[in-house]
Amino acid sequence: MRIATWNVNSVRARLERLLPWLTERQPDVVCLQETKCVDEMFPRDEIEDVGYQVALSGQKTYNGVAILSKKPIEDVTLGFGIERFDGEARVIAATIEDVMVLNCYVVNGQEVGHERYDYKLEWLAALRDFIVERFPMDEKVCVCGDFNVTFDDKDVYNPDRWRGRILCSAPERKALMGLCETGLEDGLRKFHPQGGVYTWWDYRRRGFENGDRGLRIDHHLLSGPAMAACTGVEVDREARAGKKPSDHAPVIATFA
DNA sequence: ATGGTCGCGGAGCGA
Repeated sequence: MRIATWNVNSVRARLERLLPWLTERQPDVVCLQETKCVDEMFPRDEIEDVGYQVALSGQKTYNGVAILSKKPIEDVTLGFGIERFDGEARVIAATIEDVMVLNCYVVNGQEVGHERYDYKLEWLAALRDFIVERFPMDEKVCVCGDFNVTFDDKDVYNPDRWRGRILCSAPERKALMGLCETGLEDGLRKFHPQGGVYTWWDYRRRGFENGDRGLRIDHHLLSGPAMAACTGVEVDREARAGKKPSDHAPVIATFA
């Protein structure tokens, strides 16, 4: 089984990249973030026509998450079940075969010290509680998505420039490590311990085209049984190149 | 170089 995570930055704007990518790569499960549309506007028919079932938590203009799967999607839940956080469509969980999947679009946080930065840290604490309550670590668990946090400087093309800033601040990294303390492990890092592997490049400074100036903020966090079955985690850089790409590349985890 | 480019929605905000 292969499970991909991809922040598509609008599923409708990205459909001409998403559909051929699904057809060529044939991942079993795809966790999408920033779909940016209500459920009625989601291109469900087009995606079903290339062989995927769809589970959705949509929202107008901002946020929005979805799970696409070739196999039946069971036990779908939306949000944390906490009113304070569930007004933004950032969380969808489901079980596919023997894998419990949790797809997250973590709050960006704007900048360190901003109101949204504090909200981001609270949101990550709520995510940790949700994982502890709902995801038994003796099962195959895959918590993936856009976490909007780097683990450490190995995930940053220019650590000096980013030191202490949003996506790289110590409190954010502590919160990301806190998720792992529930029994999860950074899947990609196990296969790329040297770092320097990125998943997001800023449109503005043409970070992808100009010298691979990226950050790794999209992750697969895997339970022990999931990690034991995992044979690789790779970034699909081809999907970030070419015409009308998302600013994020997909990340694909393969399981035996 | 505190800039720059996207997407949404139809101006300015979020990323």
